Amino acid sequence: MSNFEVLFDYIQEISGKLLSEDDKHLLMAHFKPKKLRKRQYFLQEGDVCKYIGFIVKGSARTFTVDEKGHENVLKLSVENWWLADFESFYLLTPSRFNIEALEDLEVLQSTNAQIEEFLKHIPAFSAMQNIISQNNTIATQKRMQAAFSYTAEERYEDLISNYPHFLKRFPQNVIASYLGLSPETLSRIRKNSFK
Amino acid sequence: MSNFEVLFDYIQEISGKLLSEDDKHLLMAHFKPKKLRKRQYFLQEGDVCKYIGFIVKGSARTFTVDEKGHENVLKLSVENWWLADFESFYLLTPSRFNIEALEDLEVLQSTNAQIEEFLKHIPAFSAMQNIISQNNTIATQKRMQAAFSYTAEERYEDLISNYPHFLKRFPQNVIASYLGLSPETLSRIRKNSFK
DNA sequence: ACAATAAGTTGACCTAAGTCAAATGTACTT
DNA sequence: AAGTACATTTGACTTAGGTCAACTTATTGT
Repeated sequence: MSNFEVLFDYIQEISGKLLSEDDKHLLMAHFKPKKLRKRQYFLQEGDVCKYIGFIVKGSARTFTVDEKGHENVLKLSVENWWLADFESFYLLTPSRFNIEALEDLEVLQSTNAQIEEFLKHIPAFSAMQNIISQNNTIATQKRMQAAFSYTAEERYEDLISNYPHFLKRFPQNVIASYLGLSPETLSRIRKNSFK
Repeated sequence: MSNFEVLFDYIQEISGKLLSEDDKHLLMAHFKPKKLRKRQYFLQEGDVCKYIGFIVKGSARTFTVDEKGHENVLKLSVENWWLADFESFYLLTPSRFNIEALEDLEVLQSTNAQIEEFLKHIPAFSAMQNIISQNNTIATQKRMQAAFSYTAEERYEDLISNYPHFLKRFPQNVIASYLGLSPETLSRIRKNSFK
């Protein structure tokens, strides 16, 4: 299956609508394949996030670096997710985030201006956008609640049950940062949970 | 200014589009004014959030209650905000949240099915929805970052600079819970910051 | 295959924030 | 206006999780 077929399937499945041949040609004309090797940056702090990427293969982390050089992972992204700092992408302001490939990464990328065109002309695309933003609203609300009202251990258990594959796929220090923990603390939690 | 005029102004301003007379009639036919007194619930845990409300006057808090009876404020909402548990509202599942009026509250409310109609027939309404979900994505991302990488004191300073009116308007224990702090800790932070 | 670099573990210690309890202050209700 | 129910403050104490450092185990690049 080609990269574009992955994208088409995704749009059709999420939106519940079919893409016409014209729709597909429009998408193929304006999404550009891009490959990044592990450790390469999709976005660097201070730059404007000019592209949004649809992940066909691989994974990435979105993180900030605070004054003390402490890295803070906000998001982990895998296949069939969109990759961008949406604040920077929508508002065209410099980003406070870095987005780095955790594994070799293949994306299909496009610009803000192009996305506006897709939304105007492709019904399945705008239906998709609505559903994604609903899902996003829901997911972030859950994560907020978890951050505030769960203990470190509960957040880890929660991750295990919701995204078990994350644990296999990402290094433990990345998972720790994603959970808002130091690597040492996560190491200890794991040790205890084997009893 | 009538309640509906507040809503019309809001939609037009956010969307950057004008509402036709027909649009306005459609909205007036399907948004129902509703008043709640302070302490009354807009939504109770376990119920499906059947209505979305546009706040014309007053304020509300969205919170959960954990096993220990500990309340956890996730959102504070004031005039010109939408009030709902979007997860429950979109998916029609029972809500894990409570929404309670903090001050006497006037909303214009409508149902999921009606909102779908508005989105279909009123261009300004769907433009508004897109912009709101963009803003929402951005705001939640910021709040997530604050929750993970700021200290209690920094989160309080942040609130002061972003929403100074919240401090005047809401009781301190509500603010504390919103910041993910015990009331005692917030009291101490405030004491220290007067030096 | 072998340094070299990074990731994970473990122990000792520290600190921010939570908990409990008592005292004071404020605001609804009748 | 008095009385009851909340809010806030303060102090004493506890605890979850962070920090620093030493060590072990994996990855990575040449």
